[in-house]
Amino acid sequence: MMTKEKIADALEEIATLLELKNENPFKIRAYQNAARSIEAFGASFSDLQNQETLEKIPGIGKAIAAKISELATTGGLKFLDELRAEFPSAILELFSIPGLGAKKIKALYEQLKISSIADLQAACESGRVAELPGFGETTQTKICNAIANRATHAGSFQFGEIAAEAEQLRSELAAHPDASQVSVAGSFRRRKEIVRDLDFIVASKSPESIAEFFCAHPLVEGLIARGPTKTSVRLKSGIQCDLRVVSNAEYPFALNYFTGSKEHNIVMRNRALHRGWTLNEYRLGPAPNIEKGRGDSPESPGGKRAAKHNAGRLRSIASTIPKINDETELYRALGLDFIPPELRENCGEFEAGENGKLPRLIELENLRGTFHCHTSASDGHNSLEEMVAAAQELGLEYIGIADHSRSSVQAHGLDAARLNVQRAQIRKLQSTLSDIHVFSGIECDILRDGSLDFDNEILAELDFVVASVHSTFNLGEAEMTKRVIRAISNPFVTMLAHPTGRLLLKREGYAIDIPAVLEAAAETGTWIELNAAPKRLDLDWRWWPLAKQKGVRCVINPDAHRTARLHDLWFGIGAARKGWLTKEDVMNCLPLAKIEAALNAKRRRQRK
DNA sequence: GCCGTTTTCGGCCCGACTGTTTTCAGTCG
Repeated sequence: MMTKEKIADALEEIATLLELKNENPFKIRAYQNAARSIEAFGASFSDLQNQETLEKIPGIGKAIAAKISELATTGGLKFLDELRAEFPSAILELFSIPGLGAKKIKALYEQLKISSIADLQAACESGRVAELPGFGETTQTKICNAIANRATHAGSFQFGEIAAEAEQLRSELAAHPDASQVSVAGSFRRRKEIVRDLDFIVASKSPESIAEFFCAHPLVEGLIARGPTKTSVRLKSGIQCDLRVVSNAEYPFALNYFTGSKEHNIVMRNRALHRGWTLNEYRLGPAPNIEKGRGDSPESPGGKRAAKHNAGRLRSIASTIPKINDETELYRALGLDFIPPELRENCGEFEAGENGKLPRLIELENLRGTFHCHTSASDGHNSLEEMVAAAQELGLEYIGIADHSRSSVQAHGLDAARLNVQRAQIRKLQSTLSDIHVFSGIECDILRDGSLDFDNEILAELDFVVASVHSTFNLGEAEMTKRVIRAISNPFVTMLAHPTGRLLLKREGYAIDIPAVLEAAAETGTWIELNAAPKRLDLDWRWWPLAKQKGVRCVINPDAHRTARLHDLWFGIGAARKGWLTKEDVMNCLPLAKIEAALNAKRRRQRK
């Protein structure tokens, strides 16, 4: 099954192989851009086969559209196979060594016949690498160390894995007497579900002392690079962490630049250029000499006249470069409302920011309650009472308990009798509580054929039902889609949990036609869960604009298996914000007085 | 290979750091 992730991987691989062939760098970038575009695109499987649809995606033209379509239709790509045949297959693993890029790998391959990490290690140990032109003793030692650390340091991190470390470093940097402004930038600030490194931006008059403090921090395992403005370290968790210290005046520009995304920054720079300015990580300045990089030849009289005319115009504009004190003023100067970091993916934020159409994104404080929490009755680690008390402590007005159903044997799923016992327990507990309401529900397995683990008579007794797939992940897309749609067509299913079943960095989601599921959810009035557990964040933020457009309601659930994990709601809020969601889109922003009617709406509607 | 508010040709973001050089290429973000 060809997914857009696999297609993006194939395009990346083409780019890498073209680099090894010393191809035109812009052609290489075109493949890399296309890979990113296809990943950001909310595509169904049939879209990936359709060349016309593909060509409408920015960054994808005729040639790449044809290749994607070939991949999606046939599962293979002749062009890629031919490229692969030109190099030993293991050579690609050399790119995972930091410091090695296409040029160096090519040199190693051509001069020392190195085509795998094992070859490279042997060559380093025998000292042959240091003898190559452009290499040296230091490089050779670094490669040796990189190979040794590869297993532990390679990689990506779930946002939730590194959030606590990032916050600790941020707050301790902020407490430093020489730091006037401090922020985490990068994909972390944009709340990406996967983070590869952490970027800290600090405004200070004494960069030396900040960098020193940073390097000596107890979370730091080792130094990677140290310069006057940029310092890179490796944290004990294995994540790379970059620090940039700038002046107060430079801070908004550095913060903006290093927050990204790269795609967002390119548009920002272009908007600056159109106003006669140039934007970089330090300042908004006058645009460089316009004759450079212009198509007109200086000899042609027309070109000269045009250039002269423009130079005059640009100078007069450039003289009015506005003073920028913070990011809001930077966006204002470029004709935009402030764009929240979560939206900076070049997925429509510029159009909205130009026209006052940016949504007021949901915030953690908007959540009034939550559903889909487990207790020790199934596979949770805390009792019903403990979970409810933890929810109370968070200030929630209501919590929905949804333990596993009987088919989830591995999770100690409840049968009808045990479910009855739990319902009685909840009633009893409720009679002792006044400031929180406990809803009694179930996380009901969707069986292979799309039927549910309990009869409607049992489901009807509950306040709500979460339906989820926990078994038989390997169905074809059509069958899986049919299965899930059948399940959510049941009038007693209130919401669909983690719609793709993915586990970030561990397991791909199962094959399922999300647009079709969203369509069915809108039709049946079924809520779609944004599972807030950082290993899931499912449904993915990229789908929510489409869901919203179809009128699908979101519910942000922690899927908490212990009290501490109720805090995962915060990760869910990050993903919801990336998905352009407002509090009006998310059901559990409703107060208790309104949520009960909302829970019953689907049952009532379908009874008519 | 993609793209277009002077262009269907000629651009394509650009600065920092490292290690190798002795003025710069490669890598990275």
